[in-house]
Amino acid sequence: MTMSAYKSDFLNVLASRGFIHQVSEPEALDALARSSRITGYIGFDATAPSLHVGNLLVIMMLYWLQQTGHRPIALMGGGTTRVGDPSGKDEIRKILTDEAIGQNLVGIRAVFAKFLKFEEAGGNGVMANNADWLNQLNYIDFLRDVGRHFSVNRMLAFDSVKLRLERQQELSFLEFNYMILQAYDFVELHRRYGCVLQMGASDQWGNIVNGIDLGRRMLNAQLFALTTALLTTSSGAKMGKTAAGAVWLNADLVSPYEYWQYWRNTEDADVVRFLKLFTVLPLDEIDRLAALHDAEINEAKKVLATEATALVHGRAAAEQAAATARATFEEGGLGSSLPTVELPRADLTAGLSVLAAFVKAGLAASNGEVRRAIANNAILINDERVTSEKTLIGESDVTADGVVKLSLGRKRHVLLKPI
RNA sequence: GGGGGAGUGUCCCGAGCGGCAAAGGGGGCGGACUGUAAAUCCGCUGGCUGACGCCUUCGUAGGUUCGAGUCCUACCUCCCCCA
Repeated sequence: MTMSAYKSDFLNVLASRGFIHQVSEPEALDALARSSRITGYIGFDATAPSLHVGNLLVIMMLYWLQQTGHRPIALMGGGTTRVGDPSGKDEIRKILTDEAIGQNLVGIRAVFAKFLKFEEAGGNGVMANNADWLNQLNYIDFLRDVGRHFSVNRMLAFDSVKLRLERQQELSFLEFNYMILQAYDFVELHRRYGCVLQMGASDQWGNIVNGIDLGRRMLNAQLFALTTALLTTSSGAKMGKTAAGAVWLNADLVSPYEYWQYWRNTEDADVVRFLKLFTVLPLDEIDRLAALHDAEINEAKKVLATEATALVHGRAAAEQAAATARATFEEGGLGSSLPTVELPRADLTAGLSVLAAFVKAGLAASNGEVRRAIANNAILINDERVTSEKTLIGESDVTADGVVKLSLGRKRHVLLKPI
């Protein structure tokens, strides 16, 4: 068990599991979290229809906030998404339509119920939306009440702005206002819920600190900031991107099986770190897994995959994904939750070309891609290597399980099911 | 308002004497080696085709030319300098 210098459960847990990058006034926050129930929030902009693995880190901080006896607020950026955060972006964000933002919010909200107990579930968690206050602001009033507290000189010095200017990239006035709106969110959440803590990824530090300043100036409130390091794998790649795109948290975008696979393929050097960050296993249990080396570390990876999947998709789906992986990789059989694509039986009786089959299964984008894969020895039907692109798949290829197993390489499998 | 520069394969960055499906990276995918790891090495990374070949692609729209990413014109977007 890693020790930390903190006395409050909340900061102690976050520190020992490796979440903390920066904290403003750590002693004061520690004392407050020890003596009282605090309220903290994280904002999520609705720029995509689902959150992804990259967002998971900060969601886990909200989780631990609640688990250690405090109150989490998940703030949906229904208002701020209409403006667009310039942090970490070289170019102007595409302006999303209000309809798109609304739809994205629906997809994003669903995830939080897995991690936080909201009021309807008997918990104290709060789901807020900054559109509720931002959309009604009166421009002149806002400038007089809030804008007067911001110094443009200082705003220009913030990284999110400075980097753009230095690189001579355009920064619109719209985006320039983002940090003011985010700062105002913090103040508004303090008014409404007594919120004293804003957390986020490290690139949010500047925006969060702005909120702290604004809170002191407008309400004479003492607010706090806590950030996590931006997450990369040990080899330096950004988290959450694969060939197919981002690793989304919503099951309709990335199935539990694929999600499990994502974690299963974690690099050795990341396993312990990820167990601490992305599972809720006790630290002494993680220490036990950390003792595994070489090939044995695969056991730790399976635990990581199953625990991480259980958090997002539920225990049952995680166990099923684990069972499917076992059947597919260790027993050479078929797993029930492998991705399955249905097709009319008539297509099969007529004889379906490998090219068409793999395109239909979504394993390749074009016939040419399948051809190249065949040339690379990467195409298998029912675990038999295909050497000719003229190969046809017919009724005789349907196994006793009623499916045809298509594989691209050793890892990517899809079942073709005639109906 | 005047002058100068830039926009390249829809993942990104980037080279490109008028013959270019377009150099080179990164990233990704596959193969070998392994442990569904990392590192390393090899291959692939516009569409259709068995193949010859055909089609689509270099900000947009026209033009010159046997032939244009490459030259000309207009337009759009961005950057810099001057006012």
